[in-house]
Amino acid sequence: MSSLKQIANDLGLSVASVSNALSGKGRVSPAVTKRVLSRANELGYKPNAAARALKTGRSHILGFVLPDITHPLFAKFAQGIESAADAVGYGVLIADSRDDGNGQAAAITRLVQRGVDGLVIVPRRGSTLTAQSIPMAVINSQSDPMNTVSANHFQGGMLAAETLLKLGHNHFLLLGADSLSDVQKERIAGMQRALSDQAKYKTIWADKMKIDIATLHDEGITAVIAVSDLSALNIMSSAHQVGLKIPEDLSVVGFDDLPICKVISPQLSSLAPDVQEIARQAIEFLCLSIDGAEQLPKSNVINMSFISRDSTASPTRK
Amino acid sequence: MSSLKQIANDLGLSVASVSNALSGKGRVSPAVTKRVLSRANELGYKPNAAARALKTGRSHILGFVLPDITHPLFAKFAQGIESAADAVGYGVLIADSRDDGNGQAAAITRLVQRGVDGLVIVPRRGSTLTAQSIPMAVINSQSDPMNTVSANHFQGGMLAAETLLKLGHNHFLLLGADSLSDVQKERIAGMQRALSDQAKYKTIWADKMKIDIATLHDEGITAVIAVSDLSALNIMSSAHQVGLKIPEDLSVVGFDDLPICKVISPQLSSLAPDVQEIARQAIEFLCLSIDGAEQLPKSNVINMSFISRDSTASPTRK
DNA sequence: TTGTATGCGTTATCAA
DNA sequence: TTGATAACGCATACAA
Repeated sequence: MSSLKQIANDLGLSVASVSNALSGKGRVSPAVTKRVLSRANELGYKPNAAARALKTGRSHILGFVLPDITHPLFAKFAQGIESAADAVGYGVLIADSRDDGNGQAAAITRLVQRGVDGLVIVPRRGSTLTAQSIPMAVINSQSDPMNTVSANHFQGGMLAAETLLKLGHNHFLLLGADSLSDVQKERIAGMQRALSDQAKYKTIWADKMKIDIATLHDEGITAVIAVSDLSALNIMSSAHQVGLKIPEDLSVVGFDDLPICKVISPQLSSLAPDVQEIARQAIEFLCLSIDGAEQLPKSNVINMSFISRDSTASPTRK
Repeated sequence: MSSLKQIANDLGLSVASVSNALSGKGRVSPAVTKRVLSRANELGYKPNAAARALKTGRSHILGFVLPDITHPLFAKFAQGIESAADAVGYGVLIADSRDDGNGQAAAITRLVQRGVDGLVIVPRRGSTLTAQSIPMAVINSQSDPMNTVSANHFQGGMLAAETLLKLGHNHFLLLGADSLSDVQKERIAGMQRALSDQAKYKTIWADKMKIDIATLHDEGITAVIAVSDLSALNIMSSAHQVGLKIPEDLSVVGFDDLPICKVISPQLSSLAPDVQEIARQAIEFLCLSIDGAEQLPKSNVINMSFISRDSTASPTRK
């Protein structure tokens, strides 16, 4: 590989001048700058990352810790984080904690040892994070005291419920999947807030109780708001199995606006988090923190938006 | 942060001895080794990654380039690669090329500049890779001359077809999604090979022609082998929409064994690639290549297995 | 404007 | 068995 020394030798200059010419920091004559630039170009010179990191103390690498990259929402975050980081000159090292508390802690220490400048963490549900020796940004939910930025799950829940209310529904199933998840609890709470005194509803956590969609429909339920697209998909296919039509007999909404929403039919309406913006803010926070900003932004929350597709409609009167 | 020098000063030793004691390479008295180890432990000493990388020329970081981490199959690979790499002491930097040819090339150069020791690449379909200056392993398909290791898509296609033949089906729909994908072409070719002279079949590429599952069923088709779980899911929901029962009226099989297979009902039968093994071999290849092995393993292909769930059954006679 | 010198933390060579 | 020292490639304070 070519190095500063290489260029300096070729041109009969000192490494310092070459370094200055390339960085534009020191004072170098235009003539020298030009020669250096052209030679660097010829050689395809790229600064050695390790040397720079050693000298400056910054690796320009971030670590991204997440519970399970196989989960489509986390994958979206990975994509967002990677592109936001790239935009400001950082690379990202991933660490899948495989949905395991020890895994999460181990992943963090591994990354720190690799010399990352900061960490973005999507914590495993129910886990508690201990403050680290390096800057970190947490993407979780409003109720997490460590939260840096996240979707506004509560508002998302409200918006879902309000949208269906406007369509004329007045008897709801609110469907949770994992009763330990703060994110899901906030979504459900938002739904309940919007619905209280406005409509009848029943909340069921699928991890605690079997759901029988046929009976629920017989009881008069015309709309299901599921806490994730995956549960929504699950309900949709069960409904199909027992002969219920969507959206004629049942409107269904999911959360997260995953790619599958568009591959199934009817296409699934969903609440979309602004992943790009969440990722951007997480990275911005991290950069500030790395650069030693005296005061950092407070925990922030980004509104979700309703993506209307074919799984929602006004209830058909009978 | 603590350093070798720190430990050396504390103990009145030279850095060299401390380094040797810690690495176990040089000859150091047991007494000194013991003192060094205990002091290092007290200080929580971790070697500085940048310094080590600078000195040794190895960053112990690999780059993983993939078309779209949002796609569930690629996410599975990301997980497999990360854990296989971790197992042999490598970290992995991700680069999502966002399904864009330029993006792919740019991602590769970015990673090289960051000083990765090698690259694992899942190429964008239809793209051609140029050999790089650093070791690389390619995960694609048998027909790619650069392929290092991949699933045996052809055998997977055959196995899918054979399994349904055994169930008694004799009229098939072979469903492709992207006619430019080598992977999909090989899967379809495998199906056709197994089916020729054994059964009737019709091959349709969904990117070229609209599919009307009701009519196809009327024509006598009782089984659909889709080239991916996503297309299978798509067909399943369309079938449900027109009142076809699965698996009574139609058996459906997908490919890749994605997590969604289990969230829908009926649960989807699928052909599973051995992602762990593919990832392991890719990493193994890369390690050999990085360590300068004189001869590297030839391109290899790993058989797929049939995961039987509820979407497949013997056809019901009428 | 340019060059010299030093150090970042580690490994490795060579003397002592 | 241990220690002094150089080198990896770069950035910077300082001298020329």
